[in-house]
Amino acid sequence: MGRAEIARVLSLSTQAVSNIIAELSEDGLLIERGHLTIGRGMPAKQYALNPKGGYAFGIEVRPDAVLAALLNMEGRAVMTKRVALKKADPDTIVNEIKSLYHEALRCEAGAHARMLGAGIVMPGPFGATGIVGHGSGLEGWGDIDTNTLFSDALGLPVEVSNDANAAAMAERLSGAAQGLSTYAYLYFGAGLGLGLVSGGNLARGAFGNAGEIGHIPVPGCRDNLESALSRLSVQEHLTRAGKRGDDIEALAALFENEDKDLKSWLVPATEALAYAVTIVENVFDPQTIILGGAMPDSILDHFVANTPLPSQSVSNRPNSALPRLQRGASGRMTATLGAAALVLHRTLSPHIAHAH
Amino acid sequence: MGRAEIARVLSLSTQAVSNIIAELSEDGLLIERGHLTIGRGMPAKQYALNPKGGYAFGIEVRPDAVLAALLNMEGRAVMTKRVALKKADPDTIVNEIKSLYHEALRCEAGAHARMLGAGIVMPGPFGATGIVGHGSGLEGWGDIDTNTLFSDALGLPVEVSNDANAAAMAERLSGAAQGLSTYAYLYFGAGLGLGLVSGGNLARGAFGNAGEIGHIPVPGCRDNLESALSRLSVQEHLTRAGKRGDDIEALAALFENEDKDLKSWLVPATEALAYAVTIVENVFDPQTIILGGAMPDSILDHFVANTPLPSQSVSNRPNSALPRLQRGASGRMTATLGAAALVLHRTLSPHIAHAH
DNA sequence: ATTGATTATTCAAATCATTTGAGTTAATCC
DNA sequence: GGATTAACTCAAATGATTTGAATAATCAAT
Repeated sequence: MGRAEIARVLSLSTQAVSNIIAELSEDGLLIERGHLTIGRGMPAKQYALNPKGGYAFGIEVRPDAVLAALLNMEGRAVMTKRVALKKADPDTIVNEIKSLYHEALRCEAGAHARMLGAGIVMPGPFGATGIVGHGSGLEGWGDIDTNTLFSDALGLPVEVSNDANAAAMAERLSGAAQGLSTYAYLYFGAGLGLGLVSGGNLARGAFGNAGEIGHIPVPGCRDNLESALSRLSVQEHLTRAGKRGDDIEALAALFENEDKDLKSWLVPATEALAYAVTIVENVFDPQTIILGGAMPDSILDHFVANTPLPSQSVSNRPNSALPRLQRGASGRMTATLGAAALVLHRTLSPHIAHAH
Repeated sequence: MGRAEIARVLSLSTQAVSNIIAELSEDGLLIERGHLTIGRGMPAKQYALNPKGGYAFGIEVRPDAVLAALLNMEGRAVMTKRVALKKADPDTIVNEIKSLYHEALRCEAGAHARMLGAGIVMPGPFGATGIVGHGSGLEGWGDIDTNTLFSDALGLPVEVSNDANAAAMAERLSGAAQGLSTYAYLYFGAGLGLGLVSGGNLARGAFGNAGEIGHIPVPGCRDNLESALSRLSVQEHLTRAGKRGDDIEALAALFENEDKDLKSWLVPATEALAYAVTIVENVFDPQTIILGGAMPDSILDHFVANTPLPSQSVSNRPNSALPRLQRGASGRMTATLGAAALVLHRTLSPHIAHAH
């Protein structure tokens, strides 16, 4: 944008914008992008964020692996890596993360001086400081203040979050949710997660556990939503049929071949998804629901095309510009990229700082 | 608070606070409250909001009545009134509201000059501008921009919202949610509503329809939540038994007498409530869930005491200072007072203004 | 009773982001 | 080729806030 346009959008004087631009340019956060002529008048010098003006490091901690990504200011991945692990105790994880961080810094000259922070995705549930209770799959993390642990290890400010929240923010930075302020993101991880963005901000819940929609029991049957609709559920279903579905490529191949065992999982999964959509639409009234995570595009597209959306919903709006359900980012790195996106979001979004 | 204490909390200099206090006192928004001595040092002159420094007008529009309330800056009701109606078309409503507004102004000298705005509670569902679709019980409101209609009629800035959201904000202003930033409010209106407050702000949804939890179908049976858990449902249940339960006092009397027909409604209602709590806790992870609305205290207390809370929930926190479920404001005026509370919240809460 | 420590407050001057007003530059329109 | 339009810069003014020095009112120790 040019100075005058920025001034109009922000309700500032052009002079103020000039001053601020001078300061940001000085700091290397902006780059010039030539002059834009529209009709009469002096052509406006265009400015954009300098992609190399800042970097965010994203980490995903899982019981069997650690994933890392380095994002530049534009939100593009400069480096990604996955390391398989045998143990996932805090010491092992912290050492692995340190080494991944240094590897990332070596990939990109100048990143060290411009590192904005680290985003960390972990399985919940979270307590006041760290992980509490069971079900996370991570052992030995009970009494640990994860925030302090990671920020001390990396020497960076960190944001800890769950996979669905992170993926939702990534989608806003560069994806289907660009420009949206109120939307929901249904995330296929091991279970089924939900990221809620309201007014441009994540609704994390009191302890960061918002969005555990997979845990909701389906009354009548004795199961919960994620027992029908998750990576774990499709994996178990295929294992019972003597097939393997433990990675995204395998699932994509089965779907491609119209595998009948995968199909027999898809039918009840689609029903469960319809119910999840009903809950999200009625409780949250989003502009749209985005489907993403550790699934192949083809299966996500199948869900988008075949989920029977409830007609008795406040989201059933005629003439809406947005689809009620759409596909977002998919693949193995979704949550990891989202972890770094949390940092970019914190950096780029205006917010009221809570002093302490 | 005193100047120095305010300065510490806000991370401002005491001088800045002094300047601001001088300005606010000049405008009549503050009152002095004597001097507070704590140990050594000069006693601090105490300041508080002047209750007469501002007023908010709240209106609740229903198919059969209009309710109004005038709140002072402290959140206390200075005037409340209920007017029964035969018709609820826009003309009738606007005229009634105008006359109620002038009546309210006559109750409180100086209120006119210090009126901050009006909050309006209406049954949804809301579209881009006004009420859309059916189910609201209001006829003839289809193509009306409610915001403009009311703000033109009263000459005030207005906030339109649903009953549950309004009640949730009232609870924060003066009730069980004081000091909480992330909580949910289950509201008994005609149906069952949900107000979500996240980080101190209402999650209204893209079109203001967030919180229609009553519309969620209970899989298995063919009904939705509010067919088991709402004013309408208890009324119909009692009518079938040949009894009347169409106002709060009647319900309170039946509960007092341990009426067996009311009891036979309470059992499945409690089950439905347990399911609603499960959904809210897992999707939203609130600090607490507050139960309120158009029900007698005794029945709300019964729900709080007898609802089987799911143990498999992220909200099942040992050593939590807050109960998972508690009673909030109840009675006929809850949503009306909440409507006015929306205005006080907008006035008193720091937020980023979105220029236009 | 006196002195010193502690805390709250005011006064005056300095700072800094932003606005205002006047002038400059570079394009299109006629 | 002059009029018009829009973007931008320079210099001075504005206004909220901070800084630093001084004053006021209390408690605690002597």
